[in-house]
This record gives sequence, structure tokens and C-alpha cells, in this order.
Amino acid sequence: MTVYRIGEFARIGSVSAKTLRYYDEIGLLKPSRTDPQTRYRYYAAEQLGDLAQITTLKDLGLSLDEVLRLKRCGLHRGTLQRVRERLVRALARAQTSLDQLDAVLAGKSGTMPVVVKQRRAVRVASLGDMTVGYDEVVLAERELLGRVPERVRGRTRGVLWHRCADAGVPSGEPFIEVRTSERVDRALDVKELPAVTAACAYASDDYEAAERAYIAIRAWMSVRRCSLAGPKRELYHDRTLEVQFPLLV
Amino acid sequence: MTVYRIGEFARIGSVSAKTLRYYDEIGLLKPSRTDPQTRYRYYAAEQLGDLAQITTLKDLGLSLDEVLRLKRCGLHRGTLQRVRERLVRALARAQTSLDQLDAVLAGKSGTMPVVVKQRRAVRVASLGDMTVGYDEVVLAERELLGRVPERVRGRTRGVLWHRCADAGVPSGEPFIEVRTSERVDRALDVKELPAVTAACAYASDDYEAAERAYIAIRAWMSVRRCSLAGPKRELYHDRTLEVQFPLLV
DNA sequence: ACGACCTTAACGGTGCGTTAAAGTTT
DNA sequence: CAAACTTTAACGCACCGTTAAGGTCG
Repeated sequence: MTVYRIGEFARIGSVSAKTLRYYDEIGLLKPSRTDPQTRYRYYAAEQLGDLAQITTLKDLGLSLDEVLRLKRCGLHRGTLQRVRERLVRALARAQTSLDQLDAVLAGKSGTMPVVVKQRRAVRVASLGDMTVGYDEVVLAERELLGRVPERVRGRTRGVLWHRCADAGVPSGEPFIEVRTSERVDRALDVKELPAVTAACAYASDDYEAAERAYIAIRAWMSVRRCSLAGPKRELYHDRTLEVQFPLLV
Repeated sequence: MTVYRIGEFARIGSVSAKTLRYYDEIGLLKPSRTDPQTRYRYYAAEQLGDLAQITTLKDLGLSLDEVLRLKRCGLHRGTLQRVRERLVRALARAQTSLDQLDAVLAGKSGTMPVVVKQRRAVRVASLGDMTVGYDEVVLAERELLGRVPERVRGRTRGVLWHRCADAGVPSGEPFIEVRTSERVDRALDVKELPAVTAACAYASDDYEAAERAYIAIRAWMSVRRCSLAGPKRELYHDRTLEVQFPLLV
């Protein structure tokens, strides 16, 4: 019986000696014999197959821990299915990232960052659904602020756009967060802004920047091939505007 | 000017407070103000855009270090190209891994592990090109061994298959590694086995196992859509057989 | 006896998550 | 005053790469 010391076995198996020591340590691949005197590890040729098994599974994206469990329990169908799902997700992610990046490289660098965020539901007060021009929305905002005293306000406020400027007369509904514990002016409409997954971009509080944010999100969505799931939102964080496009899950 | 403490800024930006502290620590995103007394971090709303920038780049697969460099040097074309290449590779890898896994899930689990290895060039001696039947190869091996004394031999030996059994009469050429420093029987053919990238599988030294290894590699190659680049090799590691199919880069 | 090998031990790197103990703000 | 926040510090994670200081093999 020929045996191999760690270095040669590593060369044949195309891994490092350190890797083999590590696999020994975690019980993934024990040398067929270890000299108790010198602690030298000796491997048998048959273990090349085991090592190949490990490296292929690892290359498929399994963690060493999963490989270990598979080794103990036999090749389990369910585990492989889970791995498959991970791979599918990784594939999709890589694909959209690539499309995304290509869009950035193609469009002359004028793009703004777009991020996906989960937003929780928020209890808000508004003047009720209203169709108005752009300027009227600004006035409505002011009126709303006047009707909601400081101690009732949350920190979130903004506008729900039921219809955008590009579809004729814009229709916006200013809102402001209110604390759940507080009573509010009965003339106001109090409702729950539903939780959403949204594509978001940030802009300083001028018209041009906001326009660029809208363009960026639309471009982003066309690359991702996803569609709108509700009225767009604008949120004011101090003087910074957060534009949100709700997405279908 | 409204300012945000780390917790709220983190919630708005959809990251953890710990992440923000880390970004501060590595100089990626410093809070607009830090109270020197309490060391509390205070963020400004405008920084939401910077944070979004960071998270999008990170989601594209850049390391924080790369994001940092981009921030310092401006969005550099070359860097984005490198990222693109990484993404393309990741995509290809995920795709083939998935195909690979699906093949395993489809074929009734009888598959053997196949791994890709780089093999260095090896100086070998052989009896020269020969067309022979399977049994004759075994005899030729014995003769070759007889002609190469122990002290000249390397550890690698095996057979080059110039033509396989499935293409009529098999044609194999046994070889054995020889040390570069030594002279060899002048009747023998001494040459360099070129370095290759090969798909490898391991089998115990019986005919059936070897056959399964061949089948496994062929299936693997058809999934990967890659083709053969030279004669197949069989290497003996003690009583274990390593089957190698050289691949086009 | 020499060089090429092997051993253990310890630190490093990524990008934070997760306590823990203590101070701050509302 | 208590609750909800913040701070630093330190360890942990996966998977080894990389020294360093010392024994072993051919």
C-alpha cells in the first residue's frame, strides 16, 4: 500500500496542505493514518475520491458544514433542493446586477443610486383624496401642517401622488404621520399608509433633482422588469426628498 | 437643520446601527457631526443619498474597500469594468453549477464527482506510439516497468489513450514519469506530457468503476458544453485510477 | 548532513451580528 | 424616574493564507 504525505496528496488533489489540515480538524476528511509519534498525516489513494466529492460539492456552493452533514446522512434530496434554490437566486441576482451595471455604463454616468427598501405601515393624517395642480399641493401641505399640532406629529411626512404630472393634471395628497395614541382634528382623514417594498432614490429639495430621481427609478424598474404597486410617495427628511415607487413583491 | 441619531438614520436608510458605526470606523460614511463629549453620532438627511450610493455599489458586488476607493477617486470606468467581468464570471459559474446540479438531480444519483484540475507537464518514458488491443496494453505496461529501473521512476504512471474503445480498436500508450536528471534505456521514447486543464474522476482499479468514471466525465462535459483537447489519460495512484479528459482552456 | 518536508500555534481578512457593561436622552 | 436610546469593547462567523519556530524524512 502506497501512502501519501500531506504535501503530495495535496498536489494530486489540487488543494493546499493547509486545507487538508483544516478538513482533518473539522472531521471532514481524516487521513487514513496519523503517526501518533510525529503527528504526520498519511493519506491513501482511495481518499482522492472523497476529496473530489468534497470539492465538487463545495464548488456547487455548499458550506463545509453542509458537506459534512451530507457525508453523515448520505446525499439528501432536500438539501440539494435547497442548494438549487440558492443557486437560482444567485443567478437571478447576478443577472439583474449585470443588467443594472450595463445600464449605468451605457447611460452617460448621470444615474442616481436606487435602492430597494421595506417600509413599515404608517398611521397618517391627510386632507383626504384630492385632485389638484402642483401648486395647490404645496398650499394643502401648509394647511395640513397648521391643523396638526406639534405634539401629535410623527417625523414622517410627505405626499402621495395618485396621478403624476405626465398623466395630465397631477393629483397629490399630502400626509403627515400621527402618533397612534393621539386624537386628531375630526375634519382630517386618518388612515394607514400600507407597508410596501419600494424602489427609492434621494434628491435635494428642488424640482430638477426630484425629476432626476424619478427618471432614475423608472430606468431602474425597466431594467428589472418590475411594475408599480400603488401610488408613488414622496417623503421629506428635513430638506432631503425620498422618492418611493411601491413595487409588486 | 434636523439631525438624526444613529438608530433613526439606520431605520430610514435600511441598515443596522452597527453597520453605520462600521462605515464610520473605516471612513466610508462619517456622521455629519460627532458630539465630542458623549461620542454620539449625528447624521444629516443629505447623507441618505451617500448611504444609498454605498448600498447600491455593495449590492453590485463591490467590496467596501472598492467603494471607498471609488468614493475617493470618483466613479472610475475601469473599476466598473472589472466589476462587470466579475459579475459575468459569477453568472457563468452559477449557471453551470445549476446545470450541473440539475443533471445530478435528474440522473438517478449514480453520478461520480468530477473536478477540474490543472496538471503540470511531466517528463515520461514510453514504448512509443502503439495501436493495440486492451490486453496488449496491460502487457506493454509490464514491459515498460521492466525497462525502467526503480531509481529512475517518478511517482506518476498511467496510460495515454489515443483512441478509445468506443471508436473501434483501442489504442493506448503506457507511460511512466522519469526524473529529468536520469538517463533512460535508449530504446524507450522519452517525451514531455504537456500541461493540461483536465476534467478528472477517480475510480477503484476495476473495469466497471473506470467505465462509470468515463460516463460521468462525458455527462459533465456535455452539460458544460466543452470539448476534448488531446488524448485522454489514465493515471495510477496506487490502486486508484484517475481518469483525465484534457479540456480546451 | 542537507534540503525538503512535516508539525502546531497564532494572527489576518470581510462585513458585520451579537452580547455586555455603562453612559445619555426624552 | 424609567424606557429607549447611545457608546466602546470584544468575541464570533467561514475558510482557509501566511508567517514563525521547531521536529522529521530520504
